[in-house]
Amino acid sequence: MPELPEVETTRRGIAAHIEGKRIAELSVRERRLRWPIPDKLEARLRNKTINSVERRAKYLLLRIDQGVLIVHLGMSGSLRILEPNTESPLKTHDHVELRLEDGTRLRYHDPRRFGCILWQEGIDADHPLLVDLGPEPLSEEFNAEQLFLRSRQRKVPIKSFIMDNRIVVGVGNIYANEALFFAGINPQRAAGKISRARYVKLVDCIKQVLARAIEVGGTTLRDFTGSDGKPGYFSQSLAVYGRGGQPCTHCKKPLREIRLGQRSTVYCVNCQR
DNA sequence: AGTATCTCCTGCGTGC
DNA sequence: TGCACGCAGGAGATAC
Repeated sequence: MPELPEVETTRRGIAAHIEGKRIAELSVRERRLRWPIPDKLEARLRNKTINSVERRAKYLLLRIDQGVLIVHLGMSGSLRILEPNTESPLKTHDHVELRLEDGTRLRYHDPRRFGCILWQEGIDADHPLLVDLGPEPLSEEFNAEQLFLRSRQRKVPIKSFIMDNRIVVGVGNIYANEALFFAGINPQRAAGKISRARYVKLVDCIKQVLARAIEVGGTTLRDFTGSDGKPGYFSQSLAVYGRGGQPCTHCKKPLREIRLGQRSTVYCVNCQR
Protein backbone atom coordinates (compact mmCIF):
# COMPACT_ATOMS: atom_id res chain seq x y z
CA MET A 1 0.00 0.00 0.00
CA PRO A 2 1.24 3.49 -0.62
CA GLU A 3 2.82 4.56 2.61
CA LEU A 4 4.20 8.04 3.06
CA PRO A 5 7.48 7.18 1.32
CA GLU A 6 5.65 5.96 -1.76
CA VAL A 7 3.43 8.99 -1.85
CA GLU A 8 6.50 11.20 -1.66
CA THR A 9 8.17 9.17 -4.39
CA THR A 10 5.05 9.48 -6.51
CA ARG A 11 5.11 13.23 -5.99
CA ARG A 12 8.70 13.47 -7.12
CA GLY A 13 8.01 11.17 -10.04
CA ILE A 14 5.09 13.11 -11.47
CA ALA A 15 5.97 16.71 -10.57
CA ALA A 16 8.44 17.41 -13.38
CA HIS A 17 6.05 15.96 -15.95
CA ILE A 18 3.05 18.08 -15.08
CA GLU A 19 4.17 21.23 -13.27
CA GLY A 20 3.68 24.40 -15.22
CA LYS A 21 1.53 22.69 -17.81
CA ARG A 22 -2.04 23.38 -18.82
CA ILE A 23 -4.80 20.83 -18.48
CA ALA A 24 -6.55 19.95 -21.71
CA GLU A 25 -9.07 17.51 -20.33
CA LEU A 26 -10.02 15.47 -17.32
CA SER A 27 -11.80 12.23 -18.09
CA VAL A 28 -13.48 10.21 -15.36
CA ARG A 29 -14.54 6.61 -15.90
CA GLU A 30 -15.54 5.91 -12.29
CA ARG A 31 -16.57 8.64 -9.89
CA ARG A 32 -17.20 6.37 -6.92
CA LEU A 33 -14.01 6.57 -4.91
CA ARG A 34 -14.01 6.97 -1.13
CA TRP A 35 -16.08 10.05 -1.85
CA PRO A 36 -17.52 10.73 -5.26
CA ILE A 37 -15.34 12.76 -7.57
CA PRO A 38 -17.08 16.15 -7.59
CA ASP A 39 -19.49 16.86 -10.40
CA LYS A 40 -18.26 19.49 -12.80
CA LEU A 41 -14.63 18.86 -11.88
CA GLU A 42 -14.01 18.28 -15.57
CA ALA A 43 -15.29 21.74 -16.44
CA ARG A 44 -13.47 23.30 -13.53
CA LEU A 45 -10.07 21.96 -14.52
CA ARG A 46 -10.21 22.52 -18.26
CA ASN A 47 -7.57 24.99 -19.47
CA LYS A 48 -6.21 25.51 -15.96
CA THR A 49 -2.50 25.34 -15.20
CA ILE A 50 -0.90 23.01 -12.67
CA ASN A 51 1.37 25.30 -10.70
CA SER A 52 2.95 22.81 -8.31
CA VAL A 53 2.69 19.31 -6.88
CA GLU A 54 3.05 19.16 -3.12
CA ARG A 55 2.43 16.64 -0.38
CA ARG A 56 0.82 16.90 3.04
CA ALA A 57 0.69 13.66 5.03
CA LYS A 58 -0.34 11.09 2.42
CA TYR A 59 -2.28 13.61 0.39
CA LEU A 60 -0.93 14.88 -2.90
CA LEU A 61 -1.83 18.51 -3.52
CA LEU A 62 -1.92 19.70 -7.09
CA ARG A 63 -2.06 23.46 -6.89
CA ILE A 64 -4.06 24.67 -9.82
CA ASP A 65 -5.31 28.13 -10.78
CA GLN A 66 -7.95 29.07 -8.21
CA GLY A 67 -7.75 25.91 -6.12
CA VAL A 68 -6.16 22.65 -5.07
CA LEU A 69 -6.77 19.16 -6.36
CA ILE A 70 -6.48 16.82 -3.37
CA VAL A 71 -5.50 13.27 -4.26
CA HIS A 72 -5.18 10.35 -1.86
CA LEU A 73 -4.04 6.93 -3.05
CA GLY A 74 -5.81 5.04 -0.28
CA MET A 75 -4.64 1.47 0.02
CA SER A 76 -4.22 0.49 -3.56
CA GLY A 77 -4.02 3.67 -5.62
CA SER A 78 -1.29 4.67 -8.01
CA LEU A 79 -0.55 7.48 -10.42
CA ARG A 80 1.26 6.90 -13.68
CA ILE A 81 2.68 9.30 -16.21
CA LEU A 82 2.17 8.50 -19.87
CA GLU A 83 4.46 10.44 -22.16
CA PRO A 84 2.94 12.08 -25.23
CA ASN A 85 2.22 9.69 -28.09
CA THR A 86 2.51 6.57 -25.96
CA GLU A 87 -0.04 3.86 -26.45
CA SER A 88 -1.36 2.24 -23.30
CA PRO A 89 -4.78 0.61 -23.20
CA LEU A 90 -6.91 1.37 -20.18
CA LYS A 91 -7.00 -1.38 -17.60
CA THR A 92 -9.65 -2.32 -15.11
CA HIS A 93 -9.64 0.19 -12.24
CA ASP A 94 -8.04 2.96 -14.31
CA HIS A 95 -10.60 5.43 -13.03
CA VAL A 96 -9.34 8.84 -14.02
CA GLU A 97 -7.06 10.39 -16.59
CA LEU A 98 -5.78 13.94 -16.75
CA ARG A 99 -4.59 14.96 -20.20
CA LEU A 100 -2.32 17.96 -20.53
CA GLU A 101 -1.94 20.30 -23.45
CA ASP A 102 1.36 18.78 -24.57
CA GLY A 103 -0.11 15.28 -24.67
CA THR A 104 1.25 14.08 -21.33
CA ARG A 105 -1.31 12.05 -19.37
CA LEU A 106 -1.62 11.35 -15.67
CA ARG A 107 -3.55 8.17 -15.01
CA TYR A 108 -5.13 7.24 -11.67
CA HIS A 109 -5.57 3.56 -10.90
CA ASP A 110 -7.19 2.27 -7.70
CA PRO A 111 -8.70 -1.23 -7.41
CA ARG A 112 -10.08 -0.85 -3.90
CA ARG A 113 -11.24 2.72 -4.38
CA PHE A 114 -10.17 3.76 -0.89
CA GLY A 115 -8.52 6.80 -2.41
CA CYS A 116 -10.08 10.12 -3.27
CA ILE A 117 -9.87 12.99 -5.72
CA LEU A 118 -11.36 16.18 -4.34
CA TRP A 119 -11.35 19.86 -5.13
CA GLN A 120 -10.70 22.70 -2.73
CA GLU A 121 -11.53 26.14 -4.03
CA GLY A 122 -9.06 28.78 -2.99
CA ILE A 123 -5.33 29.16 -2.56
CA ASP A 124 -4.82 27.52 0.80
CA ALA A 125 -5.56 23.90 1.38
CA ASP A 126 -7.68 24.56 4.45
CA HIS A 127 -9.81 21.61 3.58
CA PRO A 128 -11.48 19.71 6.46
CA LEU A 129 -9.34 16.67 5.65
CA LEU A 130 -6.13 18.64 6.08
CA VAL A 131 -6.89 21.12 8.78
CA ASP A 132 -6.47 18.84 11.81
CA LEU A 133 -3.38 17.01 10.64
CA GLY A 134 -0.40 16.76 12.97
CA PRO A 135 3.21 17.50 12.05
CA GLU A 136 5.14 15.81 9.28
CA PRO A 137 7.21 13.01 10.85
CA LEU A 138 10.49 14.12 9.30
CA SER A 139 10.09 17.75 10.30
CA GLU A 140 11.47 19.55 13.33
CA GLU A 141 7.93 20.03 14.61
CA PHE A 142 7.77 16.33 15.28
CA ASN A 143 10.00 15.92 18.29
CA ALA A 144 10.19 14.01 21.56
CA GLU A 145 9.24 16.93 23.78
CA GLN A 146 5.99 17.70 21.92
CA LEU A 147 5.09 14.02 21.67
CA PHE A 148 5.77 13.51 25.36
CA LEU A 149 3.65 16.50 26.36
CA ARG A 150 0.74 15.48 24.15
CA SER A 151 0.84 11.93 25.48
CA ARG A 152 0.26 12.86 29.14
CA GLN A 153 -2.93 11.38 30.61
CA ARG A 154 -3.54 9.49 27.38
CA LYS A 155 -4.57 5.90 27.89
CA VAL A 156 -4.48 4.72 24.29
CA PRO A 157 -1.84 2.17 23.39
CA ILE A 158 1.33 3.83 22.14
CA LYS A 159 0.90 2.18 18.74
CA SER A 160 -2.55 3.72 18.25
CA PHE A 161 -1.16 7.02 19.51
CA ILE A 162 1.58 7.30 16.89
CA MET A 163 -0.82 6.15 14.16
CA ASP A 164 -3.20 9.00 15.03
CA ASN A 165 -2.92 11.60 12.28
CA ARG A 166 -3.63 14.43 14.69
CA ILE A 167 -0.50 13.47 16.62
CA VAL A 168 1.82 12.81 13.70
CA VAL A 169 1.03 11.99 10.07
CA GLY A 170 2.36 9.27 7.83
CA VAL A 171 3.08 6.53 10.37
CA GLY A 172 1.24 3.55 8.92
CA ASN A 173 0.79 0.15 10.47
CA ILE A 174 4.01 -1.29 9.10
CA TYR A 175 6.18 1.56 10.33
CA ALA A 176 4.47 1.75 13.70
CA ASN A 177 5.28 -1.91 14.29
CA GLU A 178 8.85 -1.50 13.15
CA ALA A 179 9.60 1.71 15.02
CA LEU A 180 8.24 0.30 18.30
CA PHE A 181 10.41 -2.76 17.92
CA PHE A 182 13.56 -0.72 17.41
CA ALA A 183 12.59 1.54 20.30
CA GLY A 184 12.01 -1.50 22.54
CA ILE A 185 8.50 -0.40 23.52
CA ASN A 186 5.53 -2.74 23.92
CA PRO A 187 2.85 -1.53 21.46
CA GLN A 188 0.14 -1.98 24.10
CA ARG A 189 1.73 0.31 26.67
CA ALA A 190 -0.41 3.35 27.45
CA ALA A 191 0.99 6.44 25.73
CA GLY A 192 0.72 8.41 28.96
CA LYS A 193 2.87 5.96 30.87
CA ILE A 194 6.00 6.28 28.76
CA SER A 195 8.95 8.32 29.95
CA ARG A 196 10.44 11.32 28.23
CA ALA A 197 13.65 9.40 27.61
CA ARG A 198 11.79 6.63 25.85
CA TYR A 199 9.99 9.14 23.63
CA VAL A 200 13.37 10.47 22.58
CA LYS A 201 14.27 7.00 21.44
CA LEU A 202 10.91 6.41 19.78
CA VAL A 203 10.95 9.63 17.77
CA ASP A 204 14.44 8.79 16.62
CA CYS A 205 13.32 5.32 15.51
CA ILE A 206 10.25 6.63 13.66
CA LYS A 207 12.35 9.11 11.74
CA GLN A 208 14.98 6.52 10.91
CA VAL A 209 12.52 3.88 9.77
CA LEU A 210 10.68 6.37 7.54
CA ALA A 211 13.83 7.92 6.14
CA ARG A 212 15.17 4.53 5.20
CA ALA A 213 11.86 3.57 3.62
CA ILE A 214 11.87 6.71 1.52
CA GLU A 215 15.20 5.63 0.07
CA VAL A 216 13.85 2.16 -0.67
CA GLY A 217 10.50 3.53 -1.81
CA GLY A 218 12.33 5.50 -4.42
CA THR A 219 13.89 2.46 -5.97
CA THR A 220 10.66 0.51 -5.77
CA LEU A 221 8.47 2.89 -7.63
CA ARG A 222 10.82 3.05 -10.56
CA ASP A 223 9.81 -0.45 -11.58
CA PHE A 224 6.48 -0.36 -9.79
CA THR A 225 4.10 -2.14 -12.11
CA GLY A 226 1.00 -1.27 -10.15
CA SER A 227 0.86 -4.83 -8.94
CA ASP A 228 -0.80 -4.66 -5.56
CA GLY A 229 1.41 -2.63 -3.30
CA LYS A 230 2.46 -5.54 -1.13
CA PRO A 231 5.53 -4.75 0.92
CA GLY A 232 7.60 -7.18 -1.11
CA TYR A 233 10.42 -4.80 -1.80
CA PHE A 234 11.29 -4.17 1.80
CA SER A 235 9.85 -7.29 3.37
CA GLN A 236 13.39 -8.61 3.58
CA SER A 237 14.38 -5.83 5.95
CA LEU A 238 11.28 -5.89 8.14
CA ALA A 239 12.07 -6.89 11.72
CA VAL A 240 8.55 -7.68 12.98
CA TYR A 241 5.78 -6.79 10.52
CA GLY A 242 4.42 -9.96 8.91
CA ARG A 243 6.72 -12.11 11.02
CA GLY A 244 4.37 -13.29 13.76
CA GLY A 245 5.54 -16.61 15.24
CA GLN A 246 8.97 -16.29 13.72
CA PRO A 247 12.07 -15.71 15.87
CA CYS A 248 12.93 -12.20 17.02
CA THR A 249 15.95 -10.95 15.11
CA HIS A 250 17.48 -9.89 18.42
CA CYS A 251 16.69 -12.53 21.06
CA LYS A 252 15.37 -15.39 18.85
CA LYS A 253 12.19 -15.84 20.91
CA PRO A 254 9.05 -16.20 18.77
CA LEU A 255 7.34 -12.90 17.93
CA ARG A 256 3.81 -12.44 19.20
CA GLU A 257 0.98 -11.31 16.92
CA ILE A 258 -2.10 -9.58 18.32
CA ARG A 259 -4.90 -7.30 17.16
CA LEU A 260 -4.71 -3.75 18.36
CA GLY A 261 -7.30 -1.26 17.15
CA GLN A 262 -8.29 -3.66 14.34
CA ARG A 263 -4.68 -3.69 13.17
CA SER A 264 -2.28 -6.57 12.98
CA THR A 265 0.39 -5.94 15.58
CA VAL A 266 3.61 -7.91 15.96
CA TYR A 267 6.14 -7.50 18.73
CA CYS A 268 8.70 -9.27 20.87
CA VAL A 269 7.51 -9.95 24.40
CA ASN A 270 11.10 -10.13 25.56
CA CYS A 271 12.63 -7.10 23.83
CA GLN A 272 9.67 -4.72 24.00
CA ARG A 273 8.46 -3.68 27.43
C1' DA B 1 -12.46 15.17 24.88
C1' DG B 2 -10.98 10.63 24.60
C1' DT B 3 -11.70 6.00 23.20
C1' DA B 4 -13.46 2.03 20.68
C1' DT B 5 -15.79 0.26 16.85
C1' DC B 6 -17.62 0.36 12.19
C1' DT B 7 -17.13 1.20 7.36
C1' DC B 8 -15.71 1.62 2.53
C1' DC B 9 -13.48 -2.03 -1.44
C1' DT B 10 -10.99 -5.67 -4.19
C1' DG B 11 -7.41 -9.09 -4.49
C1' DC B 12 -5.12 -12.64 -2.46
C1' DG B 13 -4.18 -16.68 0.50
C1' DT B 14 -6.25 -20.60 2.62
C1' DG B 15 -8.93 -24.68 3.20
C1' DC B 16 -11.99 -27.87 1.38
C1' DT C 1 -9.17 -26.53 -10.80
C1' DG C 2 -12.81 -24.08 -8.45
C1' DC C 3 -15.20 -22.16 -4.96
C1' DA C 4 -16.32 -19.79 -0.48
C1' DC C 5 -14.40 -17.46 2.90
C1' DG C 6 -11.58 -14.33 5.80
C1' DC C 7 -8.39 -11.00 5.91
C1' DA C 8 -5.67 -6.84 4.82
C1' DG C 9 -5.65 -1.77 5.60
C1' DG C 10 -6.11 4.54 5.83
C1' DA C 11 -8.70 7.14 8.06
C1' DG C 12 -13.26 9.37 8.42
C1' DA C 13 -17.77 8.47 10.67
C1' DT C 14 -20.22 7.07 14.43
C1' DA C 15 -21.35 5.81 19.11
C1' DC C 16 -20.42 5.89 23.61
